[in-house]
Amino acid sequence: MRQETRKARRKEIQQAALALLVQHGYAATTMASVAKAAGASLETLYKWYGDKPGLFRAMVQANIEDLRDALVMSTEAFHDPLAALQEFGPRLIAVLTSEEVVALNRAAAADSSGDLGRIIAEAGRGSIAPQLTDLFARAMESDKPALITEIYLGLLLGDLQIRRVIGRMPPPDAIETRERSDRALELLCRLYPACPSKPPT
Amino acid sequence: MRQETRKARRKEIQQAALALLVQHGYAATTMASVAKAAGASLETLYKWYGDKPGLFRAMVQANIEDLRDALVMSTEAFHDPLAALQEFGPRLIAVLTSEEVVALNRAAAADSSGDLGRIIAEAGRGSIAPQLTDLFARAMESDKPALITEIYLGLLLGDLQIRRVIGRMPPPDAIETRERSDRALELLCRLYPACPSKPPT
DNA sequence: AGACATGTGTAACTTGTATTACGGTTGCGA
DNA sequence: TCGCAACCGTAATACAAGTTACACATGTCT
Repeated sequence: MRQETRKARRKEIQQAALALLVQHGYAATTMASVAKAAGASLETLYKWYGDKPGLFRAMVQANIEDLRDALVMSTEAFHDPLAALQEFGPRLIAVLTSEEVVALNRAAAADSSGDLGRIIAEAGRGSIAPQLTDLFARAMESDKPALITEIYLGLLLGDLQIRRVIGRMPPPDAIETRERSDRALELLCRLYPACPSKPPT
Repeated sequence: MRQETRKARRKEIQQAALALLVQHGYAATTMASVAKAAGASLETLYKWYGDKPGLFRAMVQANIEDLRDALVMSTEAFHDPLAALQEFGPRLIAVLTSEEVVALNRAAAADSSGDLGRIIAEAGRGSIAPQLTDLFARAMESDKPALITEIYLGLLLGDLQIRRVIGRMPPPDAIETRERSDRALELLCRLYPACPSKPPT
């Protein structure tokens, strides 16, 4: 099998694993069910991934990276911080409360090795927060931009994620998502009047 | 066995189950291990709780109620909202990031029936949020007190809970906890100047 | 004290699933 | 086209854990 085909095949398998994870959870997603769904053999699964945790490690890694890429702020957006946040906020809420991310978080919660949690945290907060901090650092001089990021995320997300993960909430719809984002932005502007409306330096 | 003894026995069993849950997680906590740790028999476990989910349902219920009771605001505190929040904030952070609550949340995340999540949400947010909303309603007239509660909780907790649950953070220490609480309160006061310092009506 | 309900400790029983093994097939390189 | 390595589909293996059954102990009630 060519390198290229193999890569595509890995992706297919991991997609199948994610779909099953979303639908049935980690414990109920068996290696056999992944093999069947992906039209792959158990032998291949074990040869490629070693064991079940290995498969899910690779799956989480790949999927979380895709999601992260979907959350990169365009460089031009950087020049209009307010607009950037207006567009970014709802997207971040949507992604972090999506069935996929919720399923990944649940898997991480059940993973005693902590590997999945580490992967999610690194590709998630670890890559999103710096972007925001950069943005705030440019938009309003100093004042500990990292702290502003922290506050903004708190206002934006609240306890949405944990509530989603323990299953006590459907994902917020588009309207609620936008309201939440707008509210967070407005409150942030009240707290930091220099706020993102400030023109870039 | 007398009613009283029986009640105590149930508590012992549930405590043992919680300890194992904290230490090993839901999947790795076997009925046999609970029986052994509690010095109870498997037969009793099944007679009293029906099955494994039943045991954990009862356990979560009981423990979450204990925790909720520990978070009740004294009525006199209601008359000095600022002081009440200064005292309540750190306590809330400590409880919600404690190993116990994190373990309970993880169990809920793994529970596909959603029962555990429902129990936690009801006894948790369902009983805490109204208290806060009451407080805010008295301390600063109207302005949608429920919204203020939402904002306060977001500022206070941020994404602490989800990070704890996916295992990427140790519980915050006393100092960090207090700083967080103070910061949340200060920001809230900036957003709502009528704030909790306002004397009771 | 004696009978009995309630528990304990342990040993089956059953089922589900991770993991391994194997025969048939297919696609790639010579 | 031929040989081979990789892969598929399925069956076999091994084991862990939920659940049930049983023999013995213990505390309760008459």
